[in-house]
Amino acid sequence: MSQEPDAYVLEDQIGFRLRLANQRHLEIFAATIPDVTPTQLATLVKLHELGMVSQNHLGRLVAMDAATTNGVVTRLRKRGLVQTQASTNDLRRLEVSLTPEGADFVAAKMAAAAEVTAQTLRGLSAKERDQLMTLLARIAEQPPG
Amino acid sequence: MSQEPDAYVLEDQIGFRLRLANQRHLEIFAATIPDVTPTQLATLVKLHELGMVSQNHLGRLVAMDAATTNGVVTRLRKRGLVQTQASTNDLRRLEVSLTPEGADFVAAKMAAAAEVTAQTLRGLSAKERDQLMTLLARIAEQPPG
DNA sequence: CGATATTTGTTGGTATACATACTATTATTT
DNA sequence: AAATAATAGTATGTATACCAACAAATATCG
Repeated sequence: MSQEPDAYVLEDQIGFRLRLANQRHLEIFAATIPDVTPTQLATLVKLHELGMVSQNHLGRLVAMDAATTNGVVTRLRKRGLVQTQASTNDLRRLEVSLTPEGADFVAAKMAAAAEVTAQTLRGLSAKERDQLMTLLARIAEQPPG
Repeated sequence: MSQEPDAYVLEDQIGFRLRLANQRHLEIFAATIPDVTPTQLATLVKLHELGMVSQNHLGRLVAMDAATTNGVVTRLRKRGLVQTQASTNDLRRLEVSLTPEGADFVAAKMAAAAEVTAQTLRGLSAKERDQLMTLLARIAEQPPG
């Protein structure tokens, strides 16, 4: 009648729950900001914050690897939201920055982006939101090994 | 000197933190169980629990859409961990089940799978783990709208 | 019963996401 | 200064993950 105390229940694993929570978040994001992906908006927001950044550095700030960053920047460039230019100091570097259209886009989506977070967390009290954010950060910051 | 009270800080958005926490978890998973992906193991565990399930139903249980499920099952079948057969009751259905090799595989990986969860949560107290799991579930279960 | 709707599975397309391998360029070390 | 390291970016391949469109089979409804 009772379950094994150390049974492996898929639904109780942190990875499964992270995936479900993320699915819910992506659903809210897509419904609120359908014209861009979370990764793309994160990239645009970072550029809005910093101005001109090299492509790999930008990727690190948004937590994407170099290959992923390449794809994201390429797509944003094709949509005219971002522009790239070779660095004069370091010939390896590709400097990325917002176009005027990209800057307008970010400005126009800021409120909606905040709303996505609010919607995702709307079932939680202020204290619970803080707890969740803190606990997630502690998982992420945990050193490997 | 002080920041705008409602500034949109990328690093403080729930979506960004979920993504980072998930990255850390995937890193631990890949280091602990390199021969299969989290989604594949989840699928195998579900089959181990239920025996024979139709492909779409299986996908629902593991929280994958039909197209994703198709790919996962195909890959597991090609590796000999899973087998499929047409249903006799319902000709639309494809019944999926573990092969003997698949059953052995799941049995052999159970402890490691539990270890992945433990490793991911290792910086948190027992109480904090419960809190995190509960808060993630509440985000995921939140009804759309 | 017959028309309609739903469900199941497949296919094609797009977008992360990561590994690996590779070139070009810059830094570091000897 | 020359050899070696490290870094930046690109390209390829694999694996989720989701959407939309489609065909076949089953359910439901008038």
